[in-house]
Amino acid sequence: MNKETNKIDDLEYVRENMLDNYYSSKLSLLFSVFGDDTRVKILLALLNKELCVYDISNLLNMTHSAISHQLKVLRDMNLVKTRKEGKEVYYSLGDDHVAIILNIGIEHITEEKNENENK
Amino acid sequence: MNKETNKIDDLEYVRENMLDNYYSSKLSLLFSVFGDDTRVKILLALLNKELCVYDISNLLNMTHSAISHQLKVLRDMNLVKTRKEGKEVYYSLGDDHVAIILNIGIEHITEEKNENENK
DNA sequence: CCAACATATGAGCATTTACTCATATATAAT
DNA sequence: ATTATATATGAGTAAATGCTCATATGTTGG
Repeated sequence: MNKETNKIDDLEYVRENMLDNYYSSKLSLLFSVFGDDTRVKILLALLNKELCVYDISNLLNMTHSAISHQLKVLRDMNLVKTRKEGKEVYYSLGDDHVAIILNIGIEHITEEKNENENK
Repeated sequence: MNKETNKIDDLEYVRENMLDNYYSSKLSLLFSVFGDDTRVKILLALLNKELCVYDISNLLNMTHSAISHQLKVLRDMNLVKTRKEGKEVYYSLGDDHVAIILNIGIEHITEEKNENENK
């Protein structure tokens, strides 16, 4: 109501938000991994089926090294898992969340076409 | 079966993937906006209720300028919408997808605790 | 009209990052 | 063993990015 209670409310907000902040760095880190064109392409490819580094390199027309570096980032975040078969290492999506996040992202950008009135 | 058909299969993959590539740059751009600590904190704050720039600055303990810059990024991606009230500009989440994406991200990082065996 | 306040934005800078290149490791084939 | 193939990784570099600082725009109150 008065200025004092507003200040107290603000402090409560800060306190509530501290919980969110505990997640925020992990959250932003997670999304930043999705926030790269090469990595998204890799994940979209793995949405169809498991692939080895060689396949992915050919698919994206990029060097093995570049792909391998990005796969390491995806591995470190548990977004992909690996299966070794002879010389090859086959990659697949880590868990259901990955596909869900990708699909909701796709939903968002495809539905956004209608919302371009306000510019 | 033989080497020839494998090559053809590869080309089909590339072709299929071209569709995905149409989305991939938009997708990675979308996620890259979520992939910053400051912006995620702003979005998490807006998950609770609409806030003006002044509020957000206080909440995150950052300058108005820094917040305003990031709000522009969020606005440009239609992740937040604005409502002007006198001098203040109130920000709120753009659509349901934003909250959904945040929540699934939170789900992923909270469930991930159990998966830290393989390191 | 002018001062105070809220927000927006351009330029500059320091950090981060995604690639290339070189090299290392591991498995298979001869 | 040696060579070839598949993948992994460290160092270095060019580009992207998030902040600060200065300034501009817009709104309210005296």
